[in-house]
Amino acid sequence: MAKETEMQSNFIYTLISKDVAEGKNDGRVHTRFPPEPNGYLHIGHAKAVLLNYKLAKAFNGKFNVRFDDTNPVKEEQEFVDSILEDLRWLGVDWEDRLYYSSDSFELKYEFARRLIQAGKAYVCDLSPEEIREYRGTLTEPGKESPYRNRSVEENLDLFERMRKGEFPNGSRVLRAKIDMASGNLNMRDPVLYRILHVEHHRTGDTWCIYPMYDFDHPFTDALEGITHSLCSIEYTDHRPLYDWIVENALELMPEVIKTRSRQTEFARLNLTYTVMSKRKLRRLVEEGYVSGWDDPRMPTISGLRRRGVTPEAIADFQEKAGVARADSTVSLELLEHCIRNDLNTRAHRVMAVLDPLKVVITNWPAEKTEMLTLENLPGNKAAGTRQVPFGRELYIEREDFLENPPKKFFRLSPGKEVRLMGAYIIKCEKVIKDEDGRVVELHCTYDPETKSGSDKSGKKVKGVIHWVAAAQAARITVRMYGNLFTKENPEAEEDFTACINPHSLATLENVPAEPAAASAPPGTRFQFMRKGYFYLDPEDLKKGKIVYNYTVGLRDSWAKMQK
RNA sequence: UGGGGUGUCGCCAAGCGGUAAGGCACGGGACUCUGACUCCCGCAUUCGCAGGUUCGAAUCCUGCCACCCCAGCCA
Repeated sequence: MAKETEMQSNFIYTLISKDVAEGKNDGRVHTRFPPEPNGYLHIGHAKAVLLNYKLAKAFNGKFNVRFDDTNPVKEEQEFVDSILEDLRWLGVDWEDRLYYSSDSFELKYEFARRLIQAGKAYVCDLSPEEIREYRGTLTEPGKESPYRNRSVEENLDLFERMRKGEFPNGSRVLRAKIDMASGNLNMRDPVLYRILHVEHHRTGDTWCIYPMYDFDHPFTDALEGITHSLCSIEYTDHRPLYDWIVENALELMPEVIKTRSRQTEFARLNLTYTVMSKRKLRRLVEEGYVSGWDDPRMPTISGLRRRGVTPEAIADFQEKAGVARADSTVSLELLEHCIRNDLNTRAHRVMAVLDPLKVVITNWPAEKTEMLTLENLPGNKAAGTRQVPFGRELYIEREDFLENPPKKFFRLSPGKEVRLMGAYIIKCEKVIKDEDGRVVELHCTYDPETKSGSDKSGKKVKGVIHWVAAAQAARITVRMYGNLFTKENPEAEEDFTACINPHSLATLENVPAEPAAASAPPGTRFQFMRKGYFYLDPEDLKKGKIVYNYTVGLRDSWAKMQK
């Protein structure tokens, strides 16, 4: 039986528990993640990967990774590499079981031969257009191919010659002989093999006929001993064919096929304010709406990684979003919650002022710099402390000062006091404006009795704001990201590019930050106090530029109150 | 009378005949040198609709409605 597990109850978990209890497959649980190497992984794939992986773990089973590389026209090594990198980053472990469908092309060829010998498959000479016509429609049955009743000998001969390359692309296919009148179109003599004179990224020019998914997938699952083959809802209609293949493989290839693998479908993940289809993601990249597959605004694994999201947050999200069969769209807020939740306990704190307003502490000596000690993770001694310089000229966030503050505004305003985080309480004495009336500088005084950690003043101020000493400030670049789309469901739009958010990226240059922000290693995640979480971009750092990507903001109940 | 699938709180989602879990969001309060975090409290007399069976139904039956998928030699 299953051990204690982090998994929330879901229908697949329940189903597997039942199978194990009944002793199916000798109580073995073996899952797999079968990506096609024709694109980058996105968070929807992460759901599938983690589900498969965690299910295997929960039942002490095994988990394979298998590239579904049966269509050399669309597949490339580049994608194999990126997928593997993303999978490793996600933290799944396939041990030594990394497979490719193409590893077993020879066995599949043999299986196809045996289907022919059993009278269950035939070579069809119909053109693609004719096959479509013969297939019938959703409401009318199809009709049988004139080649359906060829002799076993002729079929074997033709199939062998297909393999040898005697025929051009599209001239012939191998089909299963099932039922042209089935209400399920997948059962109307589905194509098993097609001729493709195309070089394969792994098998080169060894083959010019390639198996179709419906033939290859069930066979490969059974071959690998997969007990539970999870896939998305749109394959539900394929299940009868999946079973047909497995049953025949069990019967005709008993020397290698021993597992009656079963397919179970679940709903794919949709997220608000983004798109998930490979085709649309590709358009975003190719038409330059984003900088690449790893643009931090992309829902790809590489994009999320470069945004600063952690694999732990993704796993938590996957768990919290759940699994079911109903179509659903999870709100982005849940993902953001999981990211904050994770980063809150691990991202060291640092101060940076995104929209600076200069403050002069008039009673602070011009040349004096005091080093203050701040905790990296307030409340967590183990995370240590850092030194932060304090001086006469500082920057504070422009929005933290209001000349005419509304009620309940706890920050700085004329004649009012506020605490500079980790430093002193200051009082705003004078507001300096330019000729246009814009506030350009504040003159304040500090109270020496109020030093953080040794306050002897007894003052209680409600507001605490972050700041950066001007003289020692590091200058960093910050990329602020917003949702890529302005509509919750871009997929529902006539043209999804029409609702692309033109303000999804704002680059802030020369952002003053405390020195620690300039000496962090690539990939560091910080919380810029009171602003949000930020990720030190490794790609830009390689080029010598310190750029922080906005991961997610802190919740802001003040902003909410203003609405 | 094509076939298949799904409908439980704004968004996810448990529930499997015994009288509606949980998370996110939201509202209120406490705490706070992050208006963050944390902590309390609130949030479906009701489970697509209508009938029926039953002492008892979100769970069983019947009918209806809505939405999604399928006519690639893609996966």
